[in-house]
Amino acid sequence: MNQPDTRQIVRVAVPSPLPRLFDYTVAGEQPATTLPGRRVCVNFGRRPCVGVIVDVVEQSELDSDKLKNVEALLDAAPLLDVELLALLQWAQRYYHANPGEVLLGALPPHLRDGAELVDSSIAGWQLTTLGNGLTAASLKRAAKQQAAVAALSAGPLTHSALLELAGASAIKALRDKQLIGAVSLAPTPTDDDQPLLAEPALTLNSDQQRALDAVALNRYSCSLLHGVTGSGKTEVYLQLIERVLAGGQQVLLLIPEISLTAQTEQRFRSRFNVDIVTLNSSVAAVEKCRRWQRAASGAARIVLGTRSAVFAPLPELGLIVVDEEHDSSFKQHEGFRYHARDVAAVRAHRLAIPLLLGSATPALESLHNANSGRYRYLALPERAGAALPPQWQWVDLRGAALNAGIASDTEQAIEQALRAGQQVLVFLNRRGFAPALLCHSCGWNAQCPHCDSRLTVHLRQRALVCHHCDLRRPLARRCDSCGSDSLTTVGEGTQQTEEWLAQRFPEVPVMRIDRDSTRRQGAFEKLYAQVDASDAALLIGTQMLAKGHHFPKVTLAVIVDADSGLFAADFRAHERFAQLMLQVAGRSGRGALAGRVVVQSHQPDHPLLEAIAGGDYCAIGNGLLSQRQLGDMPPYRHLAVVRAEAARADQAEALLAELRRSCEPYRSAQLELLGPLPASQEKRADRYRYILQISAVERSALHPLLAHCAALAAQLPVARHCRWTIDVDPLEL
DNA sequence: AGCACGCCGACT
DNA sequence: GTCGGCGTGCTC
Repeated sequence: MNQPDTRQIVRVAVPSPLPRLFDYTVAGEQPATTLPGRRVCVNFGRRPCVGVIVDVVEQSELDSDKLKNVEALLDAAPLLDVELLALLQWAQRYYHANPGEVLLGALPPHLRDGAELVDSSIAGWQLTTLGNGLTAASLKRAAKQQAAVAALSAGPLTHSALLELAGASAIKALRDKQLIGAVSLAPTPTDDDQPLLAEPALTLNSDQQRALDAVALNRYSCSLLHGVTGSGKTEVYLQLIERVLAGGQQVLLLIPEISLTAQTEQRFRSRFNVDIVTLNSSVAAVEKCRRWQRAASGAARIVLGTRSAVFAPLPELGLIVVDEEHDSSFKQHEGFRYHARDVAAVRAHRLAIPLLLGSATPALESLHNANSGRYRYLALPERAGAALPPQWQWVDLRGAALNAGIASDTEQAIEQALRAGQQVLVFLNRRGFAPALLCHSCGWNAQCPHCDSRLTVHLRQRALVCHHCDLRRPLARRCDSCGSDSLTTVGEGTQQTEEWLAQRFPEVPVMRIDRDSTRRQGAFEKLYAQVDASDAALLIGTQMLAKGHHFPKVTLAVIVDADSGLFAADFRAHERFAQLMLQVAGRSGRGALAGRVVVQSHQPDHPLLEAIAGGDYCAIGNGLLSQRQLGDMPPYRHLAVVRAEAARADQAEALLAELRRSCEPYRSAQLELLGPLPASQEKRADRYRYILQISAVERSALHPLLAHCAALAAQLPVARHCRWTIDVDPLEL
């Protein structure tokens, strides 16, 4: 018992959904500071797995004879540095996620599976002693080989360089004669002599300059850069990044999950002579690993990525920029439900570096933080070049005759724009041909058997599709219920509007841009090129069309169905709608031509529409904020939701009811409980979903309660039949 | 989540 | 007689 134990105890995150770390011992004397962040092979239960050491402790809560030994230490040095480990642990606690999922999730899949680090060295060739001793007279009859030897006499070359110089057969011949030998070369170090800028920076206007100068380097600050589309936010990013790079630090740029990161990437690549790495999911495993390692080694100076890049290893990080900070794709919607913007704020704070949030339509949370002084508010009010605000036109749908959802006033506006050789965007947030199939005789409509939703008619594929699960079935010709053949579609989706517009305007190209038409890799790029090459054109699409890409020839945007945004039940619906509308408005207008936006609604005098037409996002945002305050909603109260789903509704509900019962003593005006309530779509993919909502005035009151819920749910017998998660700061209920 | 143990129903 | 269904319990 009292024998001195030279084995060290490490706390390891393992790939399991259990909400704790597991203690193992490490044989041999390892300097304690080199252990956290290294991967280990351990036997966990009855299976071997890869884990990450999080901590070294003196004493375990378990008896030391219960502890297993680590089977192998996988890395010579930590893969996750102290700063990143601390950030991940903070996030794991804040979002009440499991250590295994969070810590291992920070590694590229390849490394998570226990693979060796990818060798970043480059294959090359050098002269052997034999090759060095060659006289000039030799190899006379082999010009290629001679040239290769001459080049190599100055030093080793990469394989690709030598291949270009001498060709494959010469390399093979020289190797066979043992005149040259393979070496691995370190990656070419960034050329210090190269200027930082590959092209000159643009001249800033006074607002841009003021914004740029407001961000101090090497200390924490959070600035909200509020600039309308075309006001030159990106140029401010670029010049701020330039300052940070010049100071020898790395930069992290987070962008939403849009299919087109290429455009942004290109702009950065053509500006800077530095190694820029993009981290996105559509990259092969080994390449992902290589890029991650380049960020970690400091070779990459700029890292560009979607939300998961907020956990990229960056030893010399000096600035984080979050572009389109209001975008909901920064929040992960399953498993470890973090918000990358909020994590970025914590990371910047911990590192004492600046964070820059940019948007034309900031999130209400961010606007609130700017109002309260927590964030510095930086405005770029002017549109660079012509400063013409968009013109809004309301089309009253009450009693109007519609073709594929388009009223005749709207049709005229479209025709006018097309005649003038301009392009038109038509937004309709529903994919497919029609959102419902109805029997005219008996009233039956096609429902998804697995979800609480109607099946969408996809006419071209002759299919009924559920947009919530993967159900696809052939399009029925007869009613399931009465056998009548008088089936009719109700409402319209992008396919239908596209078809009608194509028929109505046969002389112009009509293109549909939604998840269905851009599913294939490269499809968006192809469509974009077609649009760019055309003059007059019609683009029909879902909100995909509003995000990411700019179509410079568009002068008119049409919102086919504003009502779905105005009447949605979600407490963020109006915020989202206003953001979408202003983004759309920003997409229309070109050069000196003012953009026009036609909005179809049954409530054309809705106060929100009026506010949007005013064009002052701050005014709209502050109006919506006061509604949030009245409704005791974020950011005035802090929300968390416990979600449960099960094969039987009563099981999911029972779990949440038990949790609520045990939370009841904590209830007060400061801390309210609501539920269990069925989730907004109760049944989805044959599972019944319920929520328990907890709201608190002080965020700090939320966390002990959530920890309590997690601990209790892990023990309750009903929970065995349920899948449950905690969602901190949920975006939707 | 995995994985094993364990205790009951239809098959060669 | 066994193969295998999934309920239950455990993972340092």
